[in-house]
Amino acid sequence: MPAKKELVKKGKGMKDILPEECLLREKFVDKAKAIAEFYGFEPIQTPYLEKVELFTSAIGESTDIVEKEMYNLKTKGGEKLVLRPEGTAPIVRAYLENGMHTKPQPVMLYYSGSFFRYERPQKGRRREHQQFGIEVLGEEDSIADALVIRILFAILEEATGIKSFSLRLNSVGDKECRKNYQKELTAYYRKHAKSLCKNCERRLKTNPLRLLDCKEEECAPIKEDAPQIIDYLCNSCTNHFKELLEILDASGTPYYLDHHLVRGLDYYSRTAFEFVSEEGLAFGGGGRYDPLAEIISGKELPGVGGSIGVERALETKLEKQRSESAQKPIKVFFIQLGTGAKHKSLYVLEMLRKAKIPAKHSLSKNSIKSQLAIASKLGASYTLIFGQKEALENSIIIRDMETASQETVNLEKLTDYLKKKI
RNA sequence: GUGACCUUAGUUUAGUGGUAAAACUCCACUCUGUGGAAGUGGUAUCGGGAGUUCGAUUCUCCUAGGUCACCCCA
Repeated sequence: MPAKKELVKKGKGMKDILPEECLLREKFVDKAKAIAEFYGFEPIQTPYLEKVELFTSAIGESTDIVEKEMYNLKTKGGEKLVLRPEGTAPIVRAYLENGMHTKPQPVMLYYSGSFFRYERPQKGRRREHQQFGIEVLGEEDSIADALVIRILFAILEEATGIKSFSLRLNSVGDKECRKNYQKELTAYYRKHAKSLCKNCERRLKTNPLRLLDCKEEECAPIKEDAPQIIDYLCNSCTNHFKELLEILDASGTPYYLDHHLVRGLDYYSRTAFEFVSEEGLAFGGGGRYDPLAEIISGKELPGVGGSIGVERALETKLEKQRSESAQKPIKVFFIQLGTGAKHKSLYVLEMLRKAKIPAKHSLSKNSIKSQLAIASKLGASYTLIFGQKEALENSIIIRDMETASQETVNLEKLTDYLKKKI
């Protein structure tokens, strides 16, 4: 008996993605890619580790993400790195660092991969999560915003199996408009400070825009009458937003205006949007981030983008698949019998692979009974039985699992024969 | 970071202050030449640690993990 030892388990908030979910995710990303590529987007991959300063400057020192949700590490050389908590800042960094301004503008990129936040896990939220996102860099016109929204909308519609979701839309203005608005909002809320919930008392001091996010009933009436940012937008921001709405209308993309929608990160400007399920859970979102490039490099570069949280978007589909416990039946199962046949079995399987005939097998089993049992459990339509006799004769038995009839064919003719059958 | 609930075999669950049971799965054998079967066997120091007790899987505390909500966010 080996000594018992406690298994080292996975870290908090981490998840093993098992085969069925892996396949679902791969399919989703493939579809999403195809849609993005149709519209001229190209793939990009940025490192999972970035210098900490990229995020502290871009996202904002006083945001939760920077203050408490980053995975920090220090290299032996003393470099301070973090696991990327979001995707936009790295891509803007990559654009600037690789001189992509020399390419035809705008530069349109898509990405998919993991992001990390050190948070308490809960439903639809883990410490490592996957996003599929797109970014349009170097374009200020609202057609870019519409393009991003339209593509994400299409992905949610066509690749996720989500029945009903809604697109919520708002404009948070530029730096100037927002400054004015925030002033008004703060002044308004100060007047009602006594009747606010505890959270809102705090928000009033730390992050006034978030006041609009409060779900407490006691704050609802106050929220209802609060000044709306839309009334504080400057002319150019108003026009930008108006044009976006016109384009969305013309493209048949339903949305509704949500004056309470704000984004958490400092670098956002103008367009802000979110995709929300019936239950109110957001599984995607994004916005315009014209100030971002200037914050991290001093250069001006307008940009707009958005992303979809892969696990959230696939949750309903995964649950459905689980409840159906649908197992895809396989066509062909290969059975070997006896050492001579076993030794030659990889040769036969290679024949099948080259003929592009998918076949399962259980090479490590020896008894024909157990192999047949596995074949029928997997729902195989045909089994190929390859025993000592067949190995010597260069033949193989094809067994129809439904009718239990079988016939022997020459090994050379096997692939042609099978192709006709399936 | 705050709060609530949970943790017994691979899985889903029972159970008791005197060291555990079922179903399904998996593996092995019966059984190297023909399937969904059957039989037999195997798989748990009851998440980890400490305390109370003659004795703790059961009671208490701590810790870790899970689930959910808040904060925040995807």
